[in-house]
Amino acid sequence: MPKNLMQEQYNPSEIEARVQQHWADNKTFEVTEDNSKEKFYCLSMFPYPSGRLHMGHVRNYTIGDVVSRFQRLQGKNVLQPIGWDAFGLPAENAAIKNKSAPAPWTYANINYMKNQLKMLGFGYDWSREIATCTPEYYRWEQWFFTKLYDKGLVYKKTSSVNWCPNDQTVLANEQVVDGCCWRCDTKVEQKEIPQWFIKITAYAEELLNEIDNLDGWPEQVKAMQRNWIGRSEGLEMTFQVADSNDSFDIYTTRPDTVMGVTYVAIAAGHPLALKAAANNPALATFIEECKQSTASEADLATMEKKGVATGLYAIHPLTGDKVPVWAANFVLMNYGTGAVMSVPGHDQRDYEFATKYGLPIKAVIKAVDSEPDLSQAAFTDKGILFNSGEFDGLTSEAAFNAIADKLVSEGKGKRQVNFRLRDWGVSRQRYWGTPIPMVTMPDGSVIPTPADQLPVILPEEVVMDGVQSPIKADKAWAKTTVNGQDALRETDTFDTFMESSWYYARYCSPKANQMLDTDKANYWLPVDQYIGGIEHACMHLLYFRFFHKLLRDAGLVSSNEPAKRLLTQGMVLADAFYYTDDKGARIWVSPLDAEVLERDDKGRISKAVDKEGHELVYTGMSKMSKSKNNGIDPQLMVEKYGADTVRLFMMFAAPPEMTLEWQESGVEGAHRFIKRLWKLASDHINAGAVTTLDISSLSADQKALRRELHKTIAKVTDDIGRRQMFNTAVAAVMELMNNLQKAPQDTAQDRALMDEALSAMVRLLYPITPHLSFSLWQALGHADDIETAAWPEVDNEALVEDSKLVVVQVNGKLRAKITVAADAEQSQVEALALADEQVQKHTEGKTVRKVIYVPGKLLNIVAN
RNA sequence: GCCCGAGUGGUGGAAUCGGUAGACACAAGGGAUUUAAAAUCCCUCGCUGGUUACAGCGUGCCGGUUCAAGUCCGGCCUCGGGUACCA
Repeated sequence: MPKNLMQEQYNPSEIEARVQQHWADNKTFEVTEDNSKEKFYCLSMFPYPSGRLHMGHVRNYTIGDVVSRFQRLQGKNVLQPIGWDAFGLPAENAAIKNKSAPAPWTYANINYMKNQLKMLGFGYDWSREIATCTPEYYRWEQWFFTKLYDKGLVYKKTSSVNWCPNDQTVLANEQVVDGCCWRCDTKVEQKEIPQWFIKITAYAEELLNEIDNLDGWPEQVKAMQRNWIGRSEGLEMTFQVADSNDSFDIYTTRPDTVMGVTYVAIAAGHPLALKAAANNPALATFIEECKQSTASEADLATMEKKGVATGLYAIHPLTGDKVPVWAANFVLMNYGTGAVMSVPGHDQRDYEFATKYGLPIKAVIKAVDSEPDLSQAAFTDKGILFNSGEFDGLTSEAAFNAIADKLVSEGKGKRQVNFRLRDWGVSRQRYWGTPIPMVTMPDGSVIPTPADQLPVILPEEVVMDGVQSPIKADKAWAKTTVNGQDALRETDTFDTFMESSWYYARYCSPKANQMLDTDKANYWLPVDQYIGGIEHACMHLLYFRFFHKLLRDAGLVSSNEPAKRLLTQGMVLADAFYYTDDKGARIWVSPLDAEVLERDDKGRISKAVDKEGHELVYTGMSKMSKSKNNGIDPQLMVEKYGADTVRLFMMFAAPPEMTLEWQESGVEGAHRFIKRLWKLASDHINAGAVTTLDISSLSADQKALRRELHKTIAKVTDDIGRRQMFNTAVAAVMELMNNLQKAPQDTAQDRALMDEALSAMVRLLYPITPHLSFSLWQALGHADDIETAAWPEVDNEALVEDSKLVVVQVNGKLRAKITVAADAEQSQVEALALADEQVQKHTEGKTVRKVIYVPGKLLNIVAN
């Protein structure tokens, strides 16, 4: 094969610019539907255009690019699109800070980050790029929402938000710090306002059941989704209020403990509590206090549990006894029925509450052999009923049915399946989002914006000079005409999870003058490989699955699930250093500016200084963040080492699902490897033409080297394709190269073997270091681009070994290693093992009781 | 609080289905080359004892199952992700 003489010096910036230009000129990664090939749709979660790429992006998109390029060399028609999740809170914060508008900030960021993505060499089909903040995108979201409304899957109800009374604005949970507004430190309140909801609970059962079919999803994510949906079977039962016509419902998954109910707890906002508060000042005060708590589940679960007696009593539905009704801060009006039964003997939270307020505790469940000790804690296990009248002696399971049957027959309860999952609140009282396409008519009715008036355009030329949404501030914006009548537009916008719930489908026909081109969508979907952060396990990935089912039920796609395989990548960490200034404040110094002066005898950093000579405190590795000033700019690294080195280090440093520690010395190691490979290839190529490999004439050493080569091909193929352990794929190639470097190049067959190895290695590395591989492939004399080459094939003949290494253990401890013929029988291996000096030493004076043999691998002699 | 993960040499990690713990790298130490440095190449490198051979110990902690446990089971500890308006 003719070779092209190569430069001996590896020059990444020159190579990468040239190869990237080649891809752009040839539109290498633009694809269309092609039924002659197997399709492969590889999708990485699209970025929020925050300003610059961070290492988390680089990791996510490198993984996606590795999978895409690997699949391409498998001969598949690979779609790898990219776009921008362009609506969101940070654009508003930037706009308020700069007294400008979110749109230009967003578009400038997109422009900048797009160039950064190109610089990293990702093989995207840029003709399909979408930005969710454009009317061409969000109009179809608006249209689809009105269709969901028509189907009865959308409704409006009041729901609480975090409200800053000083700024007169709604705050995101993130903007509430220790119960106060992050801008003005005012105590945040809960405020009830009307909001739009989508009925995800109508799909709860299907979303749960189909988790079982998601074979390509990590068990971790599936477990989290199952728990998030939280299906439970229980009993809903009605309590009458004593001396009144009022009643309320509760739900329990433990009907077997009903005989142990000693009080009930209702939400502070429950209608009965509000009614009772009229002549109970302590209760009224408590209800006011409860309005000042936050809405987050973590806060609710960890806050001090408090309550006040309402003065009301409820009738126990089985015993007819009167039990007190308490208002409690841990019962929420928005969840379930807003009331719970309390069994302090068998529920720990109820136990603590009862102990705190001196409420009675009654034991009704015991273990088989003993009554529970309730002096310290509740007995929460299931068991046998006692103190329970006619139900005494039943198991918890039997009592569940007996008690449920009795209450159902008396009309006091019904069996019910409940879900933890709540309907999806999609209203946001913010500007930079998709306007919700609903209008209020003069008669007060609320209807969808008619299709011919879509899209409802979000004005981009606004000034954010305060916290209020410009489309709320501008009273004229809402005014419109529907069906010849004056109408008012909804001024809330959608949750940005709406846009990210269907972008994967829009990529199939990004410019279609309809939501989706169904034929194209059905060609590409479902996504074959989806890649993104584990932090999206429950919310985004559940909305994503939900939307796919909505699209299916609207006849727009034919599959049931949006993605076959999911990979969740870990975070990127870096060293963090600080010094303390004169005022005692910690000044965080970028790891790039920290010079390590000393390491202790174990090699750990013990002394470091910054450029001004401040002595630094080293705090170890933590997540790259602004607050610790330890973010590493990918662009700087690409400029310094080249994209291939950055990509190689990213893939080598850790398996994709684990956190990755950014270490510049490791990046240098990756760079060194590439330079060594470059030199090996250029020495080989510059030595001139190569003869054909003649397998039958190879020496034993040459055969051994060729076996290493083909074992490496098999391993890398499996590591990238099946296991997605890119780090061990890289390690295998490094190992092969160490062997190749030592191989003699004296004969024509030595050189022919080197040629086979280099040609394979360049393709094995192509997914990870595409620019390098592109160049070396050309230099090795191939006329066509590497993108049209086939993945190297394993020669099974080359893998055959005539002898094997068997480890010999005595009582499970390694004592010897013996080499045996590949087809040796157990008896032969045993005889060889027992003849070994070390084995004899450890079996001396003992009787062999048992021998375990794992063929060709291990022999364990059990002796005593 | 609850749900889901992770924890292995000085460091990142490997060990794929219960079968050789530490592959591959980084750092460190020693050497070669060099006027010198960088770069490159070679050697050592879990801990303890021992000149070596080798022996004992060793995968966050405690206990268990097994011929055999980093891997399985029970109980903890620490760190991380999520917790419904950050994306």
